[in-house]
This record gives sequence, C-alpha cells and structure tokens, in this order.
Amino acid sequence: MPDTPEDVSDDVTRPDRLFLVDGSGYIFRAYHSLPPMTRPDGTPVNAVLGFTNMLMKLLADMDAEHVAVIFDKGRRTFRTDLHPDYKGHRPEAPEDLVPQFPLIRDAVRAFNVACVELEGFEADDLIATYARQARDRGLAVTVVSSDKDLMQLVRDGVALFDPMKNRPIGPDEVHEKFGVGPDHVVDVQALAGDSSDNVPGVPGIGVKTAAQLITEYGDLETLLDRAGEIKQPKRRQNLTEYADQARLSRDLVRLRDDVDVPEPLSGFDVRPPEPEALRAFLVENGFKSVLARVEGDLIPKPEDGSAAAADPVAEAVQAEADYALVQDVETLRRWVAAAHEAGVVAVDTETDALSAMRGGLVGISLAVAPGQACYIPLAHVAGGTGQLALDGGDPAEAPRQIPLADCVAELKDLLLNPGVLKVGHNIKYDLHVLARVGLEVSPIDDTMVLSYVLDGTRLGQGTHGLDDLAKRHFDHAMIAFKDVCGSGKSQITFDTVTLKAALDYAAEDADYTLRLHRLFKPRLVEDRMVAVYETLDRPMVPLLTAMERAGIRVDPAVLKDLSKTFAARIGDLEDEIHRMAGHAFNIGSPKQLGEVLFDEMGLQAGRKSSKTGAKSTGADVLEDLAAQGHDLPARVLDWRQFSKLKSTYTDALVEDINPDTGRVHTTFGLTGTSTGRLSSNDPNLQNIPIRTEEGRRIREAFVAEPGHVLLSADYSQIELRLVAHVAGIKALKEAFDKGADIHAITASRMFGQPVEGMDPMLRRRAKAINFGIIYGISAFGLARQLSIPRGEAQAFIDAYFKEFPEILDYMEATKAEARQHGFVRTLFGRKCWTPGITDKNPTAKGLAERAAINAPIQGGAADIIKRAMIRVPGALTEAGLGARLLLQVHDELIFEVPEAEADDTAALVRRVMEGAATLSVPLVVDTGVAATWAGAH
DNA sequence: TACTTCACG
DNA sequence: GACGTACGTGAAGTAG
Repeated sequence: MPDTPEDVSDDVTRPDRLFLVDGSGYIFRAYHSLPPMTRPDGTPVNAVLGFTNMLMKLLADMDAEHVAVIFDKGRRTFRTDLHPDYKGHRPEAPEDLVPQFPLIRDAVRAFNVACVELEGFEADDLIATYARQARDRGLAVTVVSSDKDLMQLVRDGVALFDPMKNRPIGPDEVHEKFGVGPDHVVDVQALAGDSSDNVPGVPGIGVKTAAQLITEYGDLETLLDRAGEIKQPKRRQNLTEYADQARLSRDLVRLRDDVDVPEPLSGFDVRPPEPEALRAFLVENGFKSVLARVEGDLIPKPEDGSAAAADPVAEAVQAEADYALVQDVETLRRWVAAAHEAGVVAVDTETDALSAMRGGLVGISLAVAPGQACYIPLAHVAGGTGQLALDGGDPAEAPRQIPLADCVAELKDLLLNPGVLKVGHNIKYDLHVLARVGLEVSPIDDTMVLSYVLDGTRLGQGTHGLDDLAKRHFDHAMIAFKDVCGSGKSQITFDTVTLKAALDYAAEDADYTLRLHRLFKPRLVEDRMVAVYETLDRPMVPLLTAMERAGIRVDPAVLKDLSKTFAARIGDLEDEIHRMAGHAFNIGSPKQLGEVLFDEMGLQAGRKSSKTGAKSTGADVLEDLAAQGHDLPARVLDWRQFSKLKSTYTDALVEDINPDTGRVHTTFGLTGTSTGRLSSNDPNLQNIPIRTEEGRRIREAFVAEPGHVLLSADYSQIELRLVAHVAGIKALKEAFDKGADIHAITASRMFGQPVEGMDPMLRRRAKAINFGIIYGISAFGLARQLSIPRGEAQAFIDAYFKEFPEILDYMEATKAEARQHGFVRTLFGRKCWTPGITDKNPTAKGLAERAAINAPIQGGAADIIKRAMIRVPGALTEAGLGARLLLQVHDELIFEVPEAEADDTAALVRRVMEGAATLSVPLVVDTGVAATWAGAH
C-alpha cells in the first residue's frame, strides 16, 4: 500500500519491511479451523476459505512494502536424502485437504501476492534464505509462523510473529522456549532431537539438559570435543557414542540460507489485487461473503446490471434468464447480428430422434450472453396445446416457423465466420445434425470437452452432462428432457412439443452452455490445461465428427452367414451340455451353471465373486476345471464364446447398419475415460473380436467400398516404449533401439539366457511381466496371470527390478505425485485424476495406486495417437491422397483408401504416426492393406 | 438396476 | 501383517 503523507511524516527513516509467511503452517491451521465444506462441484474448500480469511487479515494488518507466501513442495528434500526417516512418521495429509493445496496457491495469486515453493527444500529454508538476503539489503524482516524451527532465524532485523497466539517472538521468547539465545537454538535442537520430525538427537537429553550443556560449553562442537569431561557416566557415554548422530541432527535442523531461490526478492512488492482475477477466484469457489466484503474496497462493486458485464464469470453466475422465440426472418437477423457483435455464440439443436446420424433438425437455439437466448422452431408439427397463445396460429396447423431453407441461408455465414466462436455442449452431435441441412460450423468450442479436460473424472464427477454441470457450477436445476417429452413408452418427439415448452427447454440449454463457457475458458489458463485442450481434444471434435459420419461398410450377408454357423454350434453344445448335466438348464445363467458345477457335480469352486460371494464361473475357473479333465466346463467355454460372438456381434451389428449409407456409424466418446483414451459405443467398434479364429471372422464383414481397400496402421508396443521413455529405463531403451523381440530380450536379461533359442515359457513370462509393469505390477496379479505361486511371481518381479531398476523410482514418484495433487499428468500435460489414492482401505488405495502408475502410460499413448490423427488429414490433402480415416482402436487407425493409392497412403500414415511424438525410443508403426479388416492385419 | 461375464487395447 | 488386486473400456444377459 502506498504511504499516506501522515504515515511518512513520523517515520521517514524506517527501513522497508518484508513479511515472509509460512504458507504450509497456515494451511493446516486453516483446515482445522473450519468444518468440512464443499463448493457446488464437490471440491472441498474449507481450508481454502480459512486460508483466504487469514491471508486477508494479514494483508490488512501488516504494514509492509514487501510480502511473499512460502510453501513446502513435496516430501522429498535434501533432509530426507541425509536421513530417510526425517519427518517419516508424519501422516499423509487428509484426503479432503489434498485437492485444496493447488487452490490455496490460487488464493495467494488471486490477491496478487508472490507465492514461492521449490522442489527439494522446505518452506523454512526458502524463508531463511530470503530473510538473509533481505537483511543484507537493510530490510526489516518479519517471519510469520508458529513453527519453533524458525526461531533460529531471530536476530537484529529478523523478527518472528506467531499468528496463532498473535504475538511477536523475540530473543526473550526464544530463550524462554529453548533456554538459549537464537544463535544456539540449532545446537539445543541437535542434542534434544525432535520425535515428531524423527530428528534423533542424543538419547537421554532433552531441551533443558541441552540448554544447560550448551550454556556451559558454548556450542555443540566444543561440547562433543570435551564430552569426556562430563561427570554423569551415562550422559558422557551417550554424548561420545552418539556424537555423529548429534551432528546429523544439527544438519537436519539447521536451516539453509543459501538456497538458489526461484523468485527474486524484487518480485515481492506489495501490489493491489487484479479485480478480475480476485473476483473470478472468489466466485469460482463460492466465497460469496468474502466477495461482498472486498467489493468496493479491493475491487470495484458492480453497479446493478451494467457493471456486472465487467466480469464475465460473475455475470455467468448472476444473469437473469430472458428467452425469445424466433418465428420470422427479421427477428432471426437481429439475433445473428447480436452473435456477430458478441463474437461468441452458444448453439444447440433439437431433433426428432436421439441418434446423431438419424435425428432430423426440429429447431435451433442460440445464446449470445448469459440469460440472453432464443429458440428458432423449424419443424414443429401441429397439435401442441400451448402454441396458439404465442404464435396466434391455428392449433390444428403447424405453428408459424421460418422455412428451413431461409434459416439455413441466414445462419450459414455466422456458423462459418472465423471471427465468431460457436460453443456447444457435445457439439459433435449438433455438427452431425446441422451437416445434414447443409450447415458447416467453425470454429467451435465444446463445454463438455472443456469440463472433461479441466475436471476429468474427479471425485463423483463421472459425467459431464449439461444438467450435471449446471447443477454443479451454478446450482441451477435444468428442465429435464423427460419433463418436456416424457419417458419410456409414452415419450413424444420434440417436434410435437408446444413452442412454449420447447422455448423454455431449448433456450436454457444454449444459455447454460454459454454460461459454462465463460466459467471454463479462463480456467484453462489457471489450470495449465490450454495445450491439452487446444492441441489435442478440441481438434478431435471435428475429426471424430467426420469419422462417425464416414462410418465403415459392413456386409450383412457375411454376418448373417456367421450367425447361422454360430447358432448351429450353440445348439449342438447346448444339447451336449444338458445331456452331461442330466437335465436342461440355462447355460447363460451363472447362478444355474454354478449349481450344476459345484452342487450337482461336486466340482471344486475356484474363487468367489467379490460382490455377492457367489461361486465364480468365470473363464479362468472353467479353464482350470477343463484342464483337470472335466468336459462340461470345456463345452460351456465354447458355448459362451459362440453366444458372445452371436449376440454381441453378428446379430447386433446387422441391426446397426444404417439403411441410408449401408455403413455402421459408431459414436466416439471423447469425455468418458480417466486416461484420455477414446471410447466407442452404439456400437462399440473398439472391441471387435480378433483373438480367436472364430471371432476374427467377424472382421471379414468389415469391408471397403468397391475400388477401395482398408488400411490398418498400428503402433508396435507403444505403451512399453512409453514406459521406457518416461521412466528412463536404460536397458529397455537399448532393447527398443536394437529393434528386436522385446519380450525375448527381457527374458534374456531376467533369466540370463541368450535371445537365440529362448525358451518360449520364459518369453511368455517376460511378456506377462512387461504387461504387468504397465498395469502397476503386483505379485498377486502376475501369479494369477501366469498360474504360478505368488512367491515365484515375486521372484520374477524382483529379477525384473534388478535388471530395470529405474522402474521402481518411476512407480514411487508417480504414486507420490498422485498423493500430492490428486492427479498425475501425461507427457503432454493431461491430468488423470486419481480418486482413492489416500483411501484408508488398502484395497481401494492399491487400486488407485496401480491406476495412477498406468495412467501416464495409457494416457500418454492416447495423447500420441490423437496427435497423429490430427496431423493425418492435412498430410493426406497435401499429398493429394483420397483416404478417409474411419476408426481408431487405441493404438490402431483404420483408413478407407482408393486401391491405387494404398502403398503411398500406408507410407504416409506410417510417417505421420511415427513422427507424432519424439521420444527417447523410436515409435514403430506396422501397416496392412486388404479388402476386409480381417485381412488388413 | 446390479451383477457377471467377456470382447478389445 | 492384513487387506484382496493386475490397467482402461462397452455390451449382453440374468436376476431381482
């Protein structure tokens, strides 16, 4: 704060003051000072609020020119390297506190206060360093902390202030606590130790004795040198025996004041907060009372209505809804003009069917500002009872509506204008619908994708539906679709809804899409997710739309033929199984099958299901029984295979062929997975069988258009390569550089056998371990996979860690990262949330830990193939090639290619995919070309 | 709707 | 030392 003339007059000579705040100490006090509370999205914020209040009070009370808040960063410091047990017994931070750590740093920045932390050092060391630097420059330093470890810093020009007791701590208070002056605090602590921090000290010596000894001998070294003079025999012996331990303790306790600090002192000037940033922070965390307090003081108060526009986020929260029905071209033009003016418009379409590929356009809604939205009915039919009042028409006739062609003509420029951002919620759907009436849309943003990128699968955030987000972020209950159209059998289509109901429902969707956009877009920067959104997920939206629209040709004759074959096999197996059982039963019922196997036949049950405790009839159990020579379970396995193939694939896929296109159009999910992978549904084309001969035949039904071929290009071992890269595993990298059989090489290293003529059993084991590594290996899991005793599995794992020791560090570091932040990041910065990582239940915690280890690998691979997909269309166009990307199956891309271009396209696709990321190991892509998907592998 | 099973990476 | 697990998906079927 600038000095007023009055202040200056009586204190012209006082030195500048610097306040150094021990942020980590504040956090725990804040956390315990308030009961648990959450903001609307479920994020706990009690510590954030407590911290914010404490920070505001400090800023208001202190009289200083410079201030900074210093935090601990991570557990590992140079002290844990000196003494691994240091602070080793400290419990993990409470689960609901962990996600608040980053928010608390946001709070500091929101108040425009410098915020410092440094890997490898505790906050105390940074404080000591800054205090020394500031003192050297003649500043008066006040360290704000209740931590006794900081008492050693007290001297001329450096004071301590205890915010807990609200009192200064000077040399007298230090003496009271340690029995010596500040300059000998370290010596006393070195002798007395500290059980809570695992500082060993010297046995039998507490603070009192230590102070007495130091006072008598002067300092620790002198005391240790002259320990022989001490009269008490036990004490003399301990001081001699544990001298090195005392020295270690001194090194642990003594603060480093020579840290290479990340921020210069000059950045600590006291500055007023940026009003927008502060308001955004307070609004987002729901700190209304704080907002009310600072309005008009730290930040300007919005003067009703107009001034709210000064802050987009606040406006998104507060705006009243005002929705308009658009039934004539003149009105439509005014909305289009408003959209041009705003530069951002939310768009939502209403259709007469759920399917993106089939639904016909019924109406369009637009929002140009929070609360300001309209609905343009286009294909509503006669009948709705509420229509008369609004449009003055005859209820027996269709309501007054702009002809579709006119509306398309009016919207065309807007939707393609590069200066107007079109925002949708799951806009992929709308892009399909609008494409069918001849409307292209660009550029776009998608609030569903934004929500996914920002909040992913955080605690309880399984879904990114518009209704959920409106509730979570604005505490607003959206009109439910079923309240407008009903549900189940009596559901009506949207074109029969009254215009009034349609307006309320449809305009609200566009309105809240726009509001969410205002909320989310600034968070990309704050959460450091700009690159992931802009370079990975947003470009996927139009790309996936094109892939879904393209679909893949499926030959129904092949499928029907297979269905017949499978039906015959199923029938035969069923008869045989029933005969063996002595009676008919439903083989598809795990319950009935279990009774036949374990009760009637008296076979030994393998394991029980985890949820219900029923005896499992899973494939692994049946395989064991079959291996013991029992025929019935062997037949059941066959029966299951054919039933699965028939019901899930051959029968179902025929129904999924779009009669208009003769092709199957899946929907790709961009926001469903915890790792950044895509998903595929309706139908799922990412799990078409391949592992068995019979199943693989289903891929013969996936065919190219006449004159075309299918090209499959898949990454070889991409996840294992990523492990080698991110974990920096030297031996694994060398193996990949050699380019040979990676599993055989692994086996060779682990079992000390030459790669030539490797025993297939050893290779199989090495392969299982390589997979296990990707999954966050456990002896139990490996033992189960390989059907070997757990001890043997553990021995394999130990052998693996011995050959590839870096993997252990990676696993530990990843778990620590997950515990600290609640998420881990992929190579490209994507956050993968790790709920349960601090769970008390060891099973849940173990699951979360393995998931955390797997996420950067699986997610990194997902990022890489997305990069490749995004680069492919441009590369094809540039090369003048006519291929279309049809499908993605995690590490594989499938294209439909003009026959004559097959070789060129394969080479180009391979080049793009292999160059999609530069790692310390080569990326390798294999390609195959054939008339069917079966042949392209 | 919950659970089990199984198809894929 | 106990906990009771390999990571990530979606779909079909049974059972309640």
